[in-house]
Amino acid sequence: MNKLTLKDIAQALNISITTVSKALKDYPDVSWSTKKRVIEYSKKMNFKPNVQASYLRTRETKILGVVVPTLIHYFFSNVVEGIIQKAEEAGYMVLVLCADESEEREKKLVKQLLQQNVDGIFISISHKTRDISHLKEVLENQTVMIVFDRISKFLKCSNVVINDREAGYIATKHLIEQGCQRIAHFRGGLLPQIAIDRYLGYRKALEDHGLEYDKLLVDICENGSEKDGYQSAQKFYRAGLSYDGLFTISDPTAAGAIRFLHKKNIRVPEDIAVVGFSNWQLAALTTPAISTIDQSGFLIGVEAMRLFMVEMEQRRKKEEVTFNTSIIPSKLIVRESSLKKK
Amino acid sequence: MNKLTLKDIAQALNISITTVSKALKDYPDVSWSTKKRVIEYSKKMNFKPNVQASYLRTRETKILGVVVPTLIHYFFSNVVEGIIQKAEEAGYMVLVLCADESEEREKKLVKQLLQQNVDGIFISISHKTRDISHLKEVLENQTVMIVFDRISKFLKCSNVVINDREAGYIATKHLIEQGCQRIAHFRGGLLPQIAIDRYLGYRKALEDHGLEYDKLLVDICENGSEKDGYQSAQKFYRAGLSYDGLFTISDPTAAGAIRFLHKKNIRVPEDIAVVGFSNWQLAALTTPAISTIDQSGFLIGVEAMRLFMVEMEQRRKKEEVTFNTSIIPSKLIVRESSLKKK
DNA sequence: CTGAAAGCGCTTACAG
DNA sequence: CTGAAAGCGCTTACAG
Repeated sequence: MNKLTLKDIAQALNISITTVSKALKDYPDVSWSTKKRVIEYSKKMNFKPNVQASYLRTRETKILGVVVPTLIHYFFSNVVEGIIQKAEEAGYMVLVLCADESEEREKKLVKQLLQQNVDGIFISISHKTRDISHLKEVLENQTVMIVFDRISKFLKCSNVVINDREAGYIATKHLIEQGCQRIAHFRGGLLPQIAIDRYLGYRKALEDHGLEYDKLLVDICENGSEKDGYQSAQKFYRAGLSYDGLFTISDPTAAGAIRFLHKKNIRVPEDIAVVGFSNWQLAALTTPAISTIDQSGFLIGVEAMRLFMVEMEQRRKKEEVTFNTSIIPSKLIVRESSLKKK
Repeated sequence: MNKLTLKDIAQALNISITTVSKALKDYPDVSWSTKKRVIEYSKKMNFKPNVQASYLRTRETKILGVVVPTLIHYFFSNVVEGIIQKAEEAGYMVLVLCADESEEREKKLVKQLLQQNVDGIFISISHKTRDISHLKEVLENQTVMIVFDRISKFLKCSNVVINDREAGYIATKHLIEQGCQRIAHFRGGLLPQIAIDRYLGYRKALEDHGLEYDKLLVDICENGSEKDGYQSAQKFYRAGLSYDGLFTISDPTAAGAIRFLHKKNIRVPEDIAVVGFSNWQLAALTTPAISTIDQSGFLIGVEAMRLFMVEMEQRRKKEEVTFNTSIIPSKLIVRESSLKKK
């Protein structure tokens, strides 16, 4: 069974291709009876217009591209699902690509998306990316781009972010309110903006509450993994550092630290209260359940898609395009790992 | 800056469009010097051939579609990432769609993929899907389809599956070897094949080891969620059922059951040994860490993509297309929740 | 209200 | 080795 084309329909109904095309697109200058015939026949024959051919004229592919570091990650899979869900409602499909924290792959993937003529690109920039010429090319190419979570100040486009500094502040403040006096921080790498912001929030909270900042109490967990957390806790233990509160860059990091502390019979939260970050699914299921900061990846995806639609609408109307930075609120979720007082 | 076309290059170099096209595709009947000029100029000008226009002639979009119930799921995000990674190596991009366990949406999404003229469709059929006419349409349409994890016997195409029956057997056998005599099973719904198979493996293991099957010890956890597990454990507790082993349909279900048991001061594994399923990330991080069955979603994705490439190759060579069913091995991972003897 | 015709950007059988 | 021409399936400005 070969695919049906406008031509086939025109022949079958003895009218022109033009009329068939117009009828299907509900042009006002086609008679009601003709429209009806065309539409009924098309439906009966299960006609599917060829999207690639349409593109040649309309320049809209109705395809979006999203580039994330990885999908195997609670936060990012949520963002992507948020985008996919809203995209579907708006009649778009989404190409998903994983850059795996590699600048080189990110560049290659963005080029592929441009070549595919996607209508929009959603990206969370790899932590290792230094040169952003590939992203500037997207903008020069007039393709809508929405950057989320890991953004760059040097791109004129809309962004969706979490207020990581505030989140770091809230997490630390909570530990202080629980009575912690010496609060450690297992931070992310030195370069990612999110790691910097959470760290700055941590410092600000200490300062605002009259606690001294001790740089010995800060360690770097480059990958934010469970292993990282375990090792940092081990390192502190061997160094004989004493602390009664811990704020970590991620929930797995918190879980790793807790695993080490348990091994040494250090009680959580009694001896050390712990707050993680991101509200991974595992945070609610560990013992003790991990207090954390919830950043809804899903809402980020939804908001990113909304900003995309706004920009498309402005372009359609030939209005001036305005860029927005949406801040998705994050909130503290208190569980067992940080609850010192009853 | 408008997009460069073959025509622009032809004009710039004073040759025909035909020759430019051939030169770029490395046809043998173009002189070396011409080829060189064309290739150098194209590179300099950052020429990107229009894929939609090519499609009109070649009928290959180099786009694949994958339909999963949801991305926010450790197993499925792994499968999708496996597909994406191998697809990238082979020069394909992947449209990802979430059917959310709805038959209606699954039908709609598959139609969209066909309309987009994707070169292949990867799907894990929704648990709620009864009518598979939309999938038969894919095959009639001559589009390659690979079904994974949740397959249907009524589709003539390649499949990638886990041997769930064997996996259920292994999990149960392990509990028996740990000395359990009354082993409960929190199974999935009655319809999904994977739930049936794991259940049958459970029964077979009991039978092979001379343990009596007691249907009171089997409860249904329709969603395989943490809450389901908690509630089933609660139900058994209230019913006064005694058991010393538990095999659950998923790791969250196991985590939920353990949470309830802890609340009642029933020790895991000493009083009740527990084995979950799927090796979710959380399984390694709970206390006690959950013994489980590892089914590598990533490998399923990789294998699905390999089968796709095989079928494409057969079609290209006009060979007869052979359908395969690949079985990805699953393995038991023993952690604390099931380790009775030291 | 209807339709002939041009054109989107590419590929390829064919002629020279 | 090179190129004119047809055609993939659609859209739309234009003529009638």
